[in-house]
Amino acid sequence: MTELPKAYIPADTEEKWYSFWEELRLFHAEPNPAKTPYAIVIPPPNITGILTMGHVLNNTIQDVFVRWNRMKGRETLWMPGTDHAGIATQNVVEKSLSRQHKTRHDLGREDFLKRVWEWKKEYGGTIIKQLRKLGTSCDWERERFTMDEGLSRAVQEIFVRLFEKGLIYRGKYIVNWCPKDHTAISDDEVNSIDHEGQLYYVRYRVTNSQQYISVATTRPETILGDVAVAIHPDDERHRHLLGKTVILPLVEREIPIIADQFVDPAFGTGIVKITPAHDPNDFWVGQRHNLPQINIFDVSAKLNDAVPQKYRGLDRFEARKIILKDLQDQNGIEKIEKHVSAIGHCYRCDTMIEPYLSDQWFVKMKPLAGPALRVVQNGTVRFHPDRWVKTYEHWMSNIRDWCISRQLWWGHRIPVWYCVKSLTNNPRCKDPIVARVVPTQCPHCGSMHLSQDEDVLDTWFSSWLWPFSTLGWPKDNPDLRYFYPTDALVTAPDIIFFWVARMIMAGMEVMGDIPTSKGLVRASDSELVPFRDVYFTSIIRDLKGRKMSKSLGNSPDPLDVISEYGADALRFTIVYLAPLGQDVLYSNDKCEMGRNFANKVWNAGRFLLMNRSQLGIESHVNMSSNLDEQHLDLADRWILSRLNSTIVSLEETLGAFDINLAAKTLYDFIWHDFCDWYVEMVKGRLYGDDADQVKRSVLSRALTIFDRILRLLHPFMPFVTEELWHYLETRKPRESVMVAAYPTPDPRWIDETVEKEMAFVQSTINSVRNARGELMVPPSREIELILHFPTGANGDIVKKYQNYFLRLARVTKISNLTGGQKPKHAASLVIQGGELFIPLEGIIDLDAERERIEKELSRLANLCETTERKLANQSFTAKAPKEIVDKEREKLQSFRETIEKLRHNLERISS
RNA sequence: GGGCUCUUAGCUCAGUUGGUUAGAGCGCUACCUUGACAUGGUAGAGGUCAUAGGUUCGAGUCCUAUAGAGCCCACCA
Repeated sequence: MTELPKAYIPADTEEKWYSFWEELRLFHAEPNPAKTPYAIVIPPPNITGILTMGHVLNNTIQDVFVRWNRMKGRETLWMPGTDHAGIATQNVVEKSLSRQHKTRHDLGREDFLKRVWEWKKEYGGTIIKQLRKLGTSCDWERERFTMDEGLSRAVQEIFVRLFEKGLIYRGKYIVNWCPKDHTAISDDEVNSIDHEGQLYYVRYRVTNSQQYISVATTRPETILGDVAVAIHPDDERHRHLLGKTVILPLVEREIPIIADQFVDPAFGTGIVKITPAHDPNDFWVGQRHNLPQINIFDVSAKLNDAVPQKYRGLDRFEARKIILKDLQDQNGIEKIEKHVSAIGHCYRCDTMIEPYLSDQWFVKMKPLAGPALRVVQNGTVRFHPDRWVKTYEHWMSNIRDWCISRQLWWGHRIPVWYCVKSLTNNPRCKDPIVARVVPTQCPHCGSMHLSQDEDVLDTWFSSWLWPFSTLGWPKDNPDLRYFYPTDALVTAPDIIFFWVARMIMAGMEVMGDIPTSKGLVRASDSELVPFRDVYFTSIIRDLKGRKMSKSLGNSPDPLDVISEYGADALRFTIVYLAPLGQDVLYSNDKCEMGRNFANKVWNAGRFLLMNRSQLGIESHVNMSSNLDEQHLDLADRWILSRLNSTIVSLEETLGAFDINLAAKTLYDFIWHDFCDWYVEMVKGRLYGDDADQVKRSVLSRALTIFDRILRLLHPFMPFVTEELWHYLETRKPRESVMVAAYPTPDPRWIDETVEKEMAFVQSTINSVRNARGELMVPPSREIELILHFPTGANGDIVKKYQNYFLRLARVTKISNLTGGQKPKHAASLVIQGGELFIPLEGIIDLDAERERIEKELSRLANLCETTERKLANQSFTAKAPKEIVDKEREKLQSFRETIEKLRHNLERISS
């Protein structure tokens, strides 16, 4: 065999094995009745996106579950794909157009879309390429895109279905308008940010009088669109105003004073201006009172022709300044107060959103929310951590209709057509034509002149179908029957409403008529839901606790991290750092932990392989399990016990989505049990006097255990494990650890007695090492141990395993105390069941030894005291369980014995 | 305004249903290039578990309040 490099070099393996896996089509899944399916759909990244640390965490977690289940023998599908990201993508392409001093309107809709598709072809796959570097085992043969043909059909289908059920409607409402993107966005796409502004008290003159009333507003520029002022109906202070009118300043329009419950008498002056076209509250007040709606803005939030000449064309912030000045000039402002209010911002471009009156399409959400709320409350869909259930419940119970139309070009065109003659002919021609296939004529007047709705659908209107549209819905087909419902969804909690909730709603709504793999039509909640478990990942922050963001420049490029530390290192570190449901503070140098661990595993393998070639063991010998041999010694039995309890605990933690605990469990087992102790113990036997045949059997066993380790670790660190596994399995060059069976626990090997015995050996060795360190005995100095175990048992253990003590405690000789005379010039150690002496004639500093013993004595005295106090408490002995009390008694006993021995030793060296 | 989360070693964090002497990684100190690994080994220093009450034989863990940090939701202009 070739020599393994001294350190693990990730770059040498990652590319190689990823291609190998793809070549063998190991990522690919097909319906297989003989196996249980396991499926995860990827949260489709935006085609405009580049890989972030958030993606790394999210996709590593998915890959761990996917690889784990695949190795456990399930037919495992990880469905990948990308999202067309309406606004984001359109913005990117428009930006590149603007460099040529062009707008999308210069190109026209068709040409512009052609451009976007070209852009997508060129750059849209970037993030997918990056994901592969991470080692994600997605079924790339199935990669989907939210605007590919199949998914577009799904979007059309659900639109038509919901429309036919009366759940989709069109209307003129106040929506959140982004003046930069020139489109409506949904309520969820608005970020409220507290804004320190002013509250202006503006004077309105009561018609035909010299009386003024004062109206408080944060947005004086909207005065131009006022159609009334309102008071609370029970507000005694202002009741006399009812029925009167006021003259709108600057505009000199006469508007009524009305009463409405919505007014808060305690705010401002208790009188509020009503601007139905530019405030959601005012909109509904206007509806109740049949008020006109005066839209004063254009799509860019610049004042339009509805306002006096001098203000036209001003943008809203400019207008505010000028209007304030004009008001002040005519003494129209009573006072100005500081005021903090929450102002909505576009989640894409951060522009202040403008409440804007326009024709939009909406989905009625209440009917969809019911079933979706139920399946989370009854546990059909489980959230991890489950506290998100509360958040979900709150949102679902207060859900509002979803504005799904967007005034963009890039997206799914709304499948609605209008008869061009709608205004002149049959009044029914006004009805929109909603159809699955492009209609050729108006069903009412037969006109061939139809035009399609100009708008496209919200991007989320395609993502909410993702778990089944990627499997071929609406067409009934084997994939959909077999893989739906999927198993886990792994996503960031910030899209719980955008995406998670809506997917559950969509699944519950449309999957009822698709048969299951058993042929039955889906009826129960558990067959309808899109997934059973939702894992909400941590949010990755920088060391100062700030969210990673492009603008802060605190977002490391995962590809740089991969090339510096390796994909395995990054994967392991991020998973190890990110506890379920808690944010994580990350910096690149933390990946040293993962890198060091990969290197540790590498070198453990390197050690075993070097010895294998030295002992001339054929590579294929080691995999035949030779665990049943009679001649297992402490190290073997112990590591097997530890291995099997590790497997048990991995099953538990991964099963409970405690993935970082699983990572810790593996880390501790591999590093501290396997490397620190077991391998060191194996050395003793490999370099001892045993016959080669014995050594071969020892090493084969070690290799077998190492094989199990590689399998256990593979879901977390796929590359280094695959590389090492192939060194082990040279006979099977076309096989892969990624489809090797995941080890199952064998409880017969979990042996408490062995673990206890080993614990004694470890603590005894530790004591010797400790004494050596504290007494400053140089490593070069050879020491011996003199045992004094009057009662036998533990002394026998030391003798039985003396070869381990020789090596691990760096001792040259072990003998029994003879003649009852304890050596004076020696370090003394009190251990369970006896004492050890380390003769250090000529080297021991008796003062140092005294100090060491005294320190130990005082520590024990403290322990002794607390234990005594506990046991003296009668309610403790009476009420605590017997085992606990007994344990305390044993402790006390052992503390006392130790103290006594330590005192003797202290006297001895002091005399 | 409502809801949620967090506060444990210098730093970043574990700690399952309350029960041995509260752990890890990094950093720090000392020693070690001992035939896998200095991306390493051995030993060590370092904690009144935010604060105050309460429940309990027993609280880092459960309850209440307080302080601080953060997040989400909400149409008081």
